[in-house]
Amino acid sequence: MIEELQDPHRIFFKTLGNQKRWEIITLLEDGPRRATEIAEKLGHEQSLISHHLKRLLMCGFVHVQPNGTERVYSLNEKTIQPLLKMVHRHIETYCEKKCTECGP
Amino acid sequence: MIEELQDPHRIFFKTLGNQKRWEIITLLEDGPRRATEIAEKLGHEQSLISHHLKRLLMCGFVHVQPNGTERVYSLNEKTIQPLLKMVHRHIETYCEKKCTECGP
DNA sequence: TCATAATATGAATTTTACTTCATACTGTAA
DNA sequence: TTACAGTATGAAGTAAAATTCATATTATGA
Repeated sequence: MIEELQDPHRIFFKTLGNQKRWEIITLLEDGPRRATEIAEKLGHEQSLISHHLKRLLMCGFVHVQPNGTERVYSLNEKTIQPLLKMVHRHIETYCEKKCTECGP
Repeated sequence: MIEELQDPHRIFFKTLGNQKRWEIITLLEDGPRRATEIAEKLGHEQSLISHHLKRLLMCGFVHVQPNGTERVYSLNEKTIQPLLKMVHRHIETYCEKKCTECGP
């Protein structure tokens, strides 16, 4: 089903390597939220958030639950939680003095 | 040392979410390699690989060992190995039918 | 010390991803 | 059955990152 053509690993990391999507993930750590609510809390346009939510959804980082005309998004904690732990550990161990230089 | 300014998480994922850098990591899974060797095996310019190696190094994903005028790069397996496992598991579980749509 | 092989660097260009905008879709209640 | 709130979408514009190219650096052996 997945071809190397699209390289899911790359997409996995690219999806997470975006500021706004990271903000969404961080917000959803406090619990599920409606799309508009996310946009408001983060102070971004509704359509921008919608684009990013689509991407997060496609990559399986969030789930969605329709509720009338609303859509309630929640975090896929099974992936996100251990991933965050791993990232923290790596950064603490290897990046204390380096990462400030390692990218824009 | 690390400020939110630079957001190390984002950089972590951005660094990994790049095709060429992923190729380098994959190659280094077979063992340490000189910079030129990497460029040759991957069929890319020396300077391009050098730029990417710098980024991987800064983010702590590879180590380097000078050897005369050469520099031998090797994988930081402590981070990369468990990370790969986690990514594979996630993709298998959540992305079988989705990730082909989830990004360019 | 000079020449050379190996690698790194900076800046300009090219490519890719993000954002905005206008609009379309989808349920629901009046 | 229409009006509306909530959300999604595509395409155009904008911003950011990757690549190339020319050149610099560095260690080494003649």
